[in-house]
Amino acid sequence: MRHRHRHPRGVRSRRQTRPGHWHVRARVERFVEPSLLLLLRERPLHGYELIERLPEVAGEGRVDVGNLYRLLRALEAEGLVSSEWSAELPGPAKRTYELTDEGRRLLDRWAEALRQAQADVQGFLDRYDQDERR
Amino acid sequence: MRHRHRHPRGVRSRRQTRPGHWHVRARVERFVEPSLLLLLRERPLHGYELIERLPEVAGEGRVDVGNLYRLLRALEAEGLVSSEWSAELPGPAKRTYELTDEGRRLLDRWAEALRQAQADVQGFLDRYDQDERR
DNA sequence: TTAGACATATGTGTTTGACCTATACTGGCC
DNA sequence: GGCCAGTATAGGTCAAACACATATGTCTAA
Repeated sequence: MRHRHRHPRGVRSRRQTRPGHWHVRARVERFVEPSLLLLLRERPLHGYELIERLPEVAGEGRVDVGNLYRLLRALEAEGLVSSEWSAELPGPAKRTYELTDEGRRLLDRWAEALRQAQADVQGFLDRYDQDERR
Repeated sequence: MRHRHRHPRGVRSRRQTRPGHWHVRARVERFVEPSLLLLLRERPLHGYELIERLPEVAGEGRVDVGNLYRLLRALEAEGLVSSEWSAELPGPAKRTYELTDEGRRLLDRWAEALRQAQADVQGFLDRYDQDERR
């Protein structure tokens, strides 16, 4: 792939878009990973299907397509999913992914970790609500 | 500050520590920021006190001290907190931070965003529990 | 025959967080 | 008076995660 030099990208500071307006997004780190595993637990899917369905579990505006395919291959390299080209299906070549036992175990651990995160955030929100009068 | 070259850091792959054992931590991105704002809403504090109290709201094992002081100064540069050296207090020089109105508004937006995140994760967990039999 | 949806992929910059080192003041102990 | 541990703030550096951009091929319907 060829690339030419580009001009410096739009300079918005770390999280400020325009003065006095910050971009606040509270997201769970690497949430797409467990989301993919969860979708694949239900049935094997190929990448493009995963992209379409991801918002159902991971919320809106989460996925960068390029990173998603990269992640899928990383998961495969780690033995969490397996894949094969599906020649039978019509249309362009699709790689269909399936969850492995290892992947299933990791999903379970993610679920556990996510419950913990829920608890932490709940603690925050309780404390926030407690003194909202201030 | 002087630094010599160090050898490449401990090579653990992206998330794998030892074969078949992954490090799973579900955390909200930049959760320390709202945590600091929340603590400062309650009363002005200096950095070291914030470090001590942070686990109360942000959960265990979250804070890197260096990053925390950096973050505090970033927040100040953005007008979300203000600070001054507290000469009166005994011991080493302390910089006491206070929440600004702007910071208070940002905290409110964080709370909102965190509730949304709670909902997203809850959606995930519901779907996870739904078919746990698989 | 071509435009657009489908499908997979790579290149690369930016942000966040982990880990490490540096510095200085204070109080208690020997 | 020298040393050490605890208090307090801060900078350097790097890798992972994420955002943004581009490349490339197939197939269908107009």
